[in-house]
Formats: sequence, structure tokens, C-alpha cells
Amino acid sequence: MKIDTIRDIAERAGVSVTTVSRVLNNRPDVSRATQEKVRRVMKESHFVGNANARGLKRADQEMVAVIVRGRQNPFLSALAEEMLQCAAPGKAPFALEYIDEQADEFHHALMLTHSRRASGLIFLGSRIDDRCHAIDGVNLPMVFATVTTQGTPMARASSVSMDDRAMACQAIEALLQRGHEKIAVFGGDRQGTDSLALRALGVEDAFHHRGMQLEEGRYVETRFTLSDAYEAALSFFRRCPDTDAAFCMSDTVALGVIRALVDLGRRVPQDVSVLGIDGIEMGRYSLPRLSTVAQPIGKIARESVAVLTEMMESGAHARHVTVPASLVLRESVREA
Amino acid sequence: MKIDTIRDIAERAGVSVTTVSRVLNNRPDVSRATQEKVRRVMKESHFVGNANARGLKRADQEMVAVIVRGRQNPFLSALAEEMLQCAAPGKAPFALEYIDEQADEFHHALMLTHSRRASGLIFLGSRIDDRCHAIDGVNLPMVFATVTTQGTPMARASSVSMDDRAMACQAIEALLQRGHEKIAVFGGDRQGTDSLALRALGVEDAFHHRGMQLEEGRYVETRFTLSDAYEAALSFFRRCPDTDAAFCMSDTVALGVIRALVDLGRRVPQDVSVLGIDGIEMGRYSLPRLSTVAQPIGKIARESVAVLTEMMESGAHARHVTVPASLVLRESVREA
DNA sequence: CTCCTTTCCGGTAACGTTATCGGTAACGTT
DNA sequence: AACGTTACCGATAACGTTACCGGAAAGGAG
Repeated sequence: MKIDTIRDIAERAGVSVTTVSRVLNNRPDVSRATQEKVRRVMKESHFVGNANARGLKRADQEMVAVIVRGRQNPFLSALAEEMLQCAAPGKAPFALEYIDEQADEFHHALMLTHSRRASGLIFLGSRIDDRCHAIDGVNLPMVFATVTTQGTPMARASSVSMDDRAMACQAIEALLQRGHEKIAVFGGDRQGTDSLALRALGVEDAFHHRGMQLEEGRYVETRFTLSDAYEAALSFFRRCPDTDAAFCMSDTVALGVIRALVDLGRRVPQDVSVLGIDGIEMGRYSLPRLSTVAQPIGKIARESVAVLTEMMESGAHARHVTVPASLVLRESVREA
Repeated sequence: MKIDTIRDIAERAGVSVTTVSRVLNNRPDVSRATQEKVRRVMKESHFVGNANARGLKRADQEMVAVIVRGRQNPFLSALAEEMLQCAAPGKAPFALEYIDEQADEFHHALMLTHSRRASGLIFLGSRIDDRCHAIDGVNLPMVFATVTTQGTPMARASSVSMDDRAMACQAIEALLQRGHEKIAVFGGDRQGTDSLALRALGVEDAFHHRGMQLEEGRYVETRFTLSDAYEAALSFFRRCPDTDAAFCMSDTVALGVIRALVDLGRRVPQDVSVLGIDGIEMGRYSLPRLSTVAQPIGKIARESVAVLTEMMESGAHARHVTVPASLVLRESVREA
């Protein structure tokens, strides 16, 4: 099946290809009459321009790619959507790309966006590891959201993030303040310098302030999925039944932990308090309603786009922005 | 900032552009030595080909687009991911595109995929309305998943779906069988011929079989979000407190309804049973665990890709496939 | 009437890649 | 020695679009 080109349209409308192109791009220098004629022919022929050809010719089309690390992560999905809202009407269109959290798709996705000649890149995901070092040699304005690149080999890229360390510290302090002492932490790999590692440091800060320390056995590593968190919590709480609070480095994990606790016959929050991070919508409707350290999704999105635009337009250097998070206490943490 | 082209690489490696292109596409007719030389230069220069130029030249690249209607829909997200898994290693790459459920983005997304010269399209979403009629004139192999196009103006497109009418009927029968009589239904617009309308018919079927009828006031229209479902349920159950069961046409809605019931002091399932549709992962970990009519995500994905492939390769006509769903009874529905 | 704008339109050369065709060298085969 | 075969490689023409330049026609100012 042959698809029409502007040449076909031009012929059918009795004008030149240039004119068709002009109409296609709503340029002013086409008379009312020709414009309507061309449009009519285009509509009749169900004409759709060739994005590849256009992209080849116009290098300045200002497309920015958003790579989301973690396919089923409601927090990142919500954030990604918020980013799309930031796309000003006449401005750069966004292309979304989801990659797996574990697999080595980052490099692949990066090459893809680069090969499409994107003029900017936003990365969403709390984890950065060696796989992300692939940005070397890709000279593109880049912003990492929800994780800082400060002090990493990737500092060439800007970043917009919370103060993860302070956030985690504040969270633990809230639990300590409510009389919890046997606190478990459900997080990820503590290696590296990403959000998860910083939060682990923040946890220690809080304990140190009180001259205490997180017991080693109470740090539980888990992937950030419901099923993994559930299983991890099940086996942990069987092992350490005296634990009376859990701080989870993601709301999804927190929800899995709550379910496991209930299955073990423990009540939340009467027996065990559970505190998450992210502020996903589900946390407002879960049983019990989830207490969490809410990240300001809108602000992160706007700030990321702003920083990227700045880099793209004025070639500015990388900046590292910190936005404030807020502790939201709901039902899953007991009263003081 | 200038980006290298194969011409630059060719010059630097002392070969012709043709040879570079050959290396880029792993063609056999390049000597070991030249191949390595070119590859080395490409690596050193951090060369990335121009996808636009390639796409322009090669019309046969077999790219298929997946349009998902509903941005924050965990069921559709899971289904979309499953689709990507179906992408055979050497076969067509998939491009994902999320559109809003309400807004008129469908036409826009369709044009986008068409302009990129996709060779096939999969649409994910239970709702089809006038906005989708835009497929007229777009002569592309298409498959609608989770909704049937049989008997609609869009029957040119294939579809893979459950038997929505039977599903809903089975769901209501399960509730009736457990002694529920005052059943509320939380669904969407009953107009049209999409999944939601079919499910509404299925509900009536079940009542008719018993010589009963769904009371008009007990059909609650709501958008399929947690917040809307919550609000709708809150006001409905205040109005009809004698209702003892709710059938929700999406798990997300069911979760919102449960939260509303608890806030009204009703216990689930002791006072009110709640039954959903979809089979999202959250339903396995919620409190109480959600009973649901589970759709076979893997099967839908595989079947959709298979039908599309068939249409693309052999130019086959549209087919309408029905896959079986299964009732999963968990905690949110009381025992018989 | 001339000259100068303004408005509108068309011809042509790119953009970066791949397909096609053709050519050269090296090696067997008779 | 002549020929066919194989393995490599290069020049060139597309692909569909837009940028650039130039030109015709119409109107306004002097």
C-alpha cells in the first residue's frame, strides 16, 4: 500500500510541494484560497506527513525524551505524567520511554533517544548505578529527577531531588518521637550514592542524634514491588517479632509490608507503625491510610523542565536543585 | 554542537559511507579488518546513527505502536508491559504511547504513529467512542485489546477481548448466589457498544435469569479513578444504606469503594461484599484482598500480537478473538 | 509612468541514510 | 592462459521534507 507524499498532494491540488509544506506548517505566506484548496485535498486523501523526513530535515525540532526507570512504579508514572503536562503548547513535545529497573536497558534507551536526535533528556528513577555511566560521550542537556548526581561521575547532568538524607532522618525521628525503638527499615542496596544510599545514611543520622544505632539485622533489602516487599516482610517479622515500626523507602513496599503484618496477626498501627516514602495516590485510600514522606510531584516536574530548558536554551551548566518533601502522617503510624 | 554522520566516520576510517552503513547494519560483506577499524572509529567518536534518516530510507522497518488509553491505569499498564515482552528479539520494536481517557488525544496519537510510518497498531482500553472513529482512512493493521470492535463501525480492526457480557453476568450471579440482593453496580457510561456497555447488559442478564431487575438507582456512574470512585461511593451509600454488595467495573474503583465503605463504618465483606474486574496486583495485597474477575493479561497480550502479526504479514482480514476470564474470590466477598 | 513594496508561489538543493549497481582484486578450475 | 567465482568495496541515486532563493503579480507612492 502506497502512502501519499506531499508531492502527490501538490500534484492533486495543482500547486508546488513547497506550498503544501507551507500549509502543513501553517506558514503565513499562503493565500486563503490556496490554503483551503490544499487542506481539502489533504483531508480527502487522508494525508499524514512523514515524521522521519521532517525530523531529518529539521534538526531544531526540540524534542525531549523522558526515560523512566521502573515500569510499574506508580510514583514515577505519576511524575512522568506531570512532566507531560509541563509541555507548553507550542514548545517541545515529549517522548516517553519506560525501561526496566534491573536490566541493562538504560544504554539502549539512551542510544534510542540520541538516535532520534532529542535535544534534551530527563531521567526518572531513584537508582543510579554503573549502568547509567553510559552518559559519557553523549553530549546532551540532561536532568536526573528524584535523585541527585552531585558528587557522582555524572555531575555533568543536572538533577532535581529531595534531600533524601534529611527526609529519611526526619522520618525515623518521627517514629522515635512516638516511642518506637525497635524500628525496621525496608530499603534497597546501600551501596553507591543514589537516593537509596542517602536515605540509609539519613536513617543512621536519626539514630545517632539519640545516641542509638540501627540494629544491623533490622535493615531489610527488598526490591520495590508489592510481592517482594510482602515476602521480605513476612520472613523478617517472623524472625524479629519484637519490631514495632517499619520505615519503607517506597509506598509500594509499605503497602506490601502492611499486608504481611496483617497476615501475621499484627495490627497496624496499634502493634506496628508503618511509614513510607513517595506519596502515591493509593496511600490516601488504603487500609489503613498510609503515612508517608510525600515528594512534591508537581514541583519536581516543573523544576526539572525548567532546569532542562535553561540548559537547552542558554547552554547553562549543570545545576543541582533540592526541593522540600513533607511528612504526611495518616493512619498507619500511631499517635504520639 | 555538530553531531557526527556516517560520512564523518567514513572519512576518519578511510572508507566509503557505504561501508560504514554496512558495518552499522552488520552486513556480512565487510572484511574482518575493515569492520574492526570502522567500529573502533565509531566508538571513539561516540557515533550514533540518525534514526530519522534510517526510517526515511527504510520503509519496511516494521515498527508497531501501542496506544494506551488511560494514563494511570494499573491494569492497562501491566498489559502494555506484557505486550513489550512479546516483542521477539529480532522482530518489530514497539513504541508505547499513553493518552488521556477523557481528552481527544486519540486522533492525535493515531496521526503520530501514522506519521512515523508504523506498520501496525495495538490499542489498549476498554472504552471506545466517537473519538476512536478517527481510524477511518488510516489503513493500518490494527488490533483493539480488552474491547471488541465486533458490530461497531470499526470492525475493520481486529479485537481481542473477554466476553464482557458473560463476565459481568457471572459476577452478579456469584453475588446473588451468596444471598446478596441489594446489589449496587459501579460502572461507566452505558451508552455505546464498548466493554462497559456490554458489562451493563451482562448485569441485567443475571438479574433477569432470576426474574429480578437492577434497581435504577443502584447503577452508579463514575470515572475509573480512586478519588472519583471514593466520592461516588460515599454519596451513594449515604443515599442507599441498605445496599449489601457492590460490583465494580474496575479493581481501582473497587478499592475506592472499599475505602468509602470503611469510612462510613461498614465492614467488608461482613456488611457489604465488593467485587471488582481486572485482576490488578494490588488486589492481592489490599485489605481485604479483593475479589475480582481476572482478565488473563498474558493471553491477551500474546493473542493481540499474534493477530496483528497475522494481519501484517499475510494481509489477513480482521478477526475477533475472545479469551476467557476467571472469577477469583478473595476476602472482599463474603462466603456463601 | 516608474519605482518600490508586499504578497504569493515555485524550483532546487540539501538533510543522513540505505539500495542498487558496478568494479577490482584474488583465487580456483579447466 | 583464459575463464568463472568469490569476497570486498565505492559511487550514486533515491527516500520525503524543508530552507533558501528568486520571480511574478498586484498595489501604492512619487
